[in-house]
Amino acid sequence: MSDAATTRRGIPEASVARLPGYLRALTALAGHGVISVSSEELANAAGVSSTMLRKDLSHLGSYGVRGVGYDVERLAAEITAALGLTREWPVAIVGMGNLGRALAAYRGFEERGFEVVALLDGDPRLLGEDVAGRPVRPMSDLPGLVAEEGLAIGVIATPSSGAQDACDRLVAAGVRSVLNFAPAVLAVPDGVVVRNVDLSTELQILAFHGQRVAAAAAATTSEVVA
Amino acid sequence: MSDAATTRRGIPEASVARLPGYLRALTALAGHGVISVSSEELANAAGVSSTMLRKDLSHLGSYGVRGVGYDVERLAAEITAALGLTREWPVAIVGMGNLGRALAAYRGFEERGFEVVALLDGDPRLLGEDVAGRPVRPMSDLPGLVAEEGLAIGVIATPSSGAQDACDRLVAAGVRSVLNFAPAVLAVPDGVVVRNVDLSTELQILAFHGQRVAAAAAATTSEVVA
DNA sequence: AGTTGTGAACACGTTCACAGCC
DNA sequence: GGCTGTGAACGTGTTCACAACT
Repeated sequence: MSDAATTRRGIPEASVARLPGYLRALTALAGHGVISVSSEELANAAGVSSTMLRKDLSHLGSYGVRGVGYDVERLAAEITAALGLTREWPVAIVGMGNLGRALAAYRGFEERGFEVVALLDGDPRLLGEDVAGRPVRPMSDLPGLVAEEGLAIGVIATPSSGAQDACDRLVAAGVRSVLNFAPAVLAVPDGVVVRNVDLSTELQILAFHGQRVAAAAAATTSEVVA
Repeated sequence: MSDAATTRRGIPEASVARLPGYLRALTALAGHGVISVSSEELANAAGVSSTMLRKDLSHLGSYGVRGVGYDVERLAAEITAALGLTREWPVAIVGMGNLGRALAAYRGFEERGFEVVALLDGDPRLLGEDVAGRPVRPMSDLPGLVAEEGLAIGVIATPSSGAQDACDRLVAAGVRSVLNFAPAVLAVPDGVVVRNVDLSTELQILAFHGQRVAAAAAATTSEVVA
């Protein structure tokens, strides 16, 4: 047990971030009836190099067969276990604006082992409103959701002005994992993990790259002119 | 000019990814009437260390004053230029499901220099439907959007089954930057930049961390028991 | 005195090259 | 023969320590 625990503790963050991609590829392969897969094939399906895939998998343990490859079902089960997806994870979405409503209507959560147990908003005017078949509930319901439903993950879809407050209330209620869609930096105590997803940031990074190709094209043109 | 181009080319990817955060923090400071800021203060606002902030900014040039700090407006202008945000970037959103509609209704694009020039869907039944004040247009409009509107960035919000096709059509029309929300690995030719944003992946990474704290708590308990 | 800018040291992540095994 | 698993080499990214400057 200490061996497995040590191994698990030791998975590098960068590897963990790729495991969901491998799991997705394996699930697709299993759906097509594929029984066994080589690191080269699986790596292609997941968009990484086969060396990196094997290095990542080596952190989980030794589940391949040399000269043959990996058993699809087995490897999917091992990754599922490593990610902690053998149980359902209750999720609450905070902030019922456009984005929050879209997330509430998204069917992908349940498919992958996450259960949306509540939709919350701090605005009393929205309370009780029906969103995707669920009522909007007040922030004061949070402690009860943690105690009774085992709420573990909070999704923040508020405007950036309300994000820190939403986060503080999630943390105060006992939530340790937060997915933040608001363009704001959240301060949290040690032991709480925040992941940020920001649309504008992504577009700005793409703008940087777009500008690079525009600049390169302009340089080529002026060289031709010169 | 070659000096600026060389400098610009040399910005590490990790730094580029943080520049939008600095810009956001600077914009907030400017809005509060702040004229000058130290690396320590700005770093706190952006959620990074002051050393990292200074190292990142050093890739852009030397815009601070030793013993004093940075001029807020000036630095914001420099980062804006480095990211290529001195021009507007036309964006098209492909896929008018829940997520696509939420993105279409999102007001944050325009605020940050991106203009949504078209909403597209491959399903003929949606054509012409009004979404957030704009008509849904067919994929065949793409070449014209690139030629006439300068469309540069494509946002893919289709189901994963349609993502590669949507991407292929964007690339064929001349789009070089793609923001992909579909849980799929996109194959693109050299010179095309794809950034992926996947909800399920993020939640699964959080599940991994949530499981770690659960496992640690269990270990502590059994130690106490033992 | 105070703060920036940066070379050097360090840590982390990826790729290479090949030993180990079926 | 073929494919996995992994130590070593390499490269990128972060932090340290301090020189440079106002």
